[in-house]
Amino acid sequence: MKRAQLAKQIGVHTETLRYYERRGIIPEPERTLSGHRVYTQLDVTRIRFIKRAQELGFSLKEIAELLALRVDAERTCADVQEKALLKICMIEEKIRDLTKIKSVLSDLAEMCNGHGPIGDCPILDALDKPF
Amino acid sequence: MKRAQLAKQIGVHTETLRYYERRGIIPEPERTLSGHRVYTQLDVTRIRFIKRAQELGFSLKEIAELLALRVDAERTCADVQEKALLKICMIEEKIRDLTKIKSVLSDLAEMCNGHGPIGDCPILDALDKPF
DNA sequence: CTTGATCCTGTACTGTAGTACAGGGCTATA
DNA sequence: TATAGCCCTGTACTACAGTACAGGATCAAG
Repeated sequence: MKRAQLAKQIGVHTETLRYYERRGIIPEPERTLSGHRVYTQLDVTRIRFIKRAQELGFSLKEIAELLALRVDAERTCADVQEKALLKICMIEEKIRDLTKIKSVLSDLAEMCNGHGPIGDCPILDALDKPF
Repeated sequence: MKRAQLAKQIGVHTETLRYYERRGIIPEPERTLSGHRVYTQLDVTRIRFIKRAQELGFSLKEIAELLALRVDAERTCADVQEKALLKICMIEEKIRDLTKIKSVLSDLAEMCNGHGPIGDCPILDALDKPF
């Protein structure tokens, strides 16, 4: 399988594959005699892993770490679990932040009667002052 | 007041002020005869506005739009309110996404007994497959 | 009046995750 | 066998929000 096929199958840009290779998060594939990359089903699995992990909020750097764990026989499931739990904490924090932001914004939007000149806008006024 | 004072007062890097000026989100300040920028209390207010809006999840581009509304006497409070309500929707969506991600991650973390070799890790296994 | 701090300009770099493109080489199909 | 459509490489560009730095000018304190 070559670049375009792999990319199409997973729904990724062809250049992205080269980018992942450069970043070292997919291994360098075999080549044909003429130098064309040849991908296998293992690569499909790998890139699917990456995309799934991205959807779960892991950065490419973190994904590289997860993948590195896999190779190291010394590592145990606990290492992975730890990273997952940490990520859950980060997500929870983000949710808390967003919830607070939302409530502040909602309060501001409510203060506004929705008409009247821009000069009297309570939202803009509130943004001028620190919390 | 000049760059360093302003920056210090608000807690912003000096270069950030120049960056905002380049982006056109703060007006070009007056200059001394020798060309040094001179800031006023109005700039303090403006940058505080920017920082507050950033905390509420607005990008610099969106902030520029908010600031542009202000100048346009045709605009009403409703324009601002609309942007605020839109941003609230976006935040709500983000929270929903994160909540879903969190629940998936939590499920995965729970499936893992926390010991055992990395080869049997149910988290890593799950990431290989699409949802 | 000197010296260190701050200012000026333009440009380049950071990190994140790609995407685009030029100038060539290979390959599959008509 | 021609040619369209892939593939190769290296490099540059996108967006976002800054940050850093070189090389020179100016300002303030001692």
